[in-house]
Amino acid sequence: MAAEPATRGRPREFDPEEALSAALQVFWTRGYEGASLAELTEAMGITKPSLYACFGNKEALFHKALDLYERDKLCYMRSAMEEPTARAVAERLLRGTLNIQTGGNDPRACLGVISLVACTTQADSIKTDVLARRASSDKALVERLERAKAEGDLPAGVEPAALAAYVMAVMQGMGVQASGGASPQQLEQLVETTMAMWPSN
Amino acid sequence: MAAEPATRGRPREFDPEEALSAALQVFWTRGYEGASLAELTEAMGITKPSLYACFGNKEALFHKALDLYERDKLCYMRSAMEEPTARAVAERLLRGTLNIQTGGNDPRACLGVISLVACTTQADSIKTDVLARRASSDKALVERLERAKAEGDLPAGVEPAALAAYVMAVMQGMGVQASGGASPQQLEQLVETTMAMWPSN
DNA sequence: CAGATTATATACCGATAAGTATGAAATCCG
DNA sequence: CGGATTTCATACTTATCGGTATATAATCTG
Repeated sequence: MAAEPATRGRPREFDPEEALSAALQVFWTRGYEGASLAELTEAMGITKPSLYACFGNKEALFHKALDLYERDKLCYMRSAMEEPTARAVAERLLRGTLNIQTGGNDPRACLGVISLVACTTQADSIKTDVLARRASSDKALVERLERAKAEGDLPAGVEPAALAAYVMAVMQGMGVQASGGASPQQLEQLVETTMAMWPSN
Repeated sequence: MAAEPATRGRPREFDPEEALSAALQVFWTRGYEGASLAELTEAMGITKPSLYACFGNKEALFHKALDLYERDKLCYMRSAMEEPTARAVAERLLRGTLNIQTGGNDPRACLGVISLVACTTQADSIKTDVLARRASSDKALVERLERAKAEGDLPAGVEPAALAAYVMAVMQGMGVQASGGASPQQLEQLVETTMAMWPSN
């Protein structure tokens, strides 16, 4: 991960990538503040000093877990932009959200949503990081919808920025309902209802 | 609050209603687990023994704060059902959500959403309570939309339960975006976009 | 006023939080 | 083999968590 190959000294006995992946699972189910170091180290299979030596501290570990999350779970957001029509982009986004929320054991909201809503005490750096990443995907979607509008792919009255915020809101609402125990079928129905609402020209 | 007038003994020096209202504000900004007793007692202007004598414990205090929240902030949900058309019901719901989220100092999600997404560690009773209240409002909305459908107020292909989940999702998504620092104008735009999508027969 | 009763304030409890000091174990270079 | 270096395991520190014991102050009843 962040460390050099480290040719000298006692070799590390764990794989940082695997450990980070385990940490991500914990953060995803517990949130940043809800995840204790005891739980993290237990899941990662390492001790606290190893965690601090390899990842810095809890906060740095979370940022690295966010990186991994974005890389592994949110890649569908980038690829969705390549769909030929705005409608197809929206559907890929919604179905991608559905997939990551129902993929694991129990449905849960996007890690970003959890972190944003749940982190209240301090954790200012967490919130800032999540917001910056969110702004980036939001920008990508707005630009994609602007292109769609230029291509005549959206009705005249529809504002790309507003439509982007709307699609994101439905995705976030899906996450909340997943957290509340909604079944995959219910979430699927939510996708279909949203697509049925999609503006047609 | 929960205690009788208590004609004997030293009189209470604070107003339980006011104290509960202050506690609600803390829970609403910090979430259940994020709100510490130190912060709660500070905001309520009472000491810990007074809190425990009057409200039971932190968990009982939260349930009472939820009662107050539902009574004071979520009353718009009940009254929205009385609107004459399904479209008007949805708009009242969305605008009611907008109001409570932009009413205070800084925008924030619904307390129920915060509690549901944020409470992870134990707090099983919290989650159960929130889910039960949510199921109740969901049921009311589904029934209202079923009535709308019977009255020919909804297009043929639209399922009341699915439409209800969809409206709730947008409301919840609004809360997430409010937590993320969205401006009242952006949230207003979200309401308008959603209404522009509303199915017309 | 005396006693019963209730609320107050202060100080405390065990548990757990994040983070670290310390010494032993495992590797590399010479 | 003998430092130098890095990781590991255990035990620790300080702070805060939710919750409470205790003693004092304020009221009502008699």
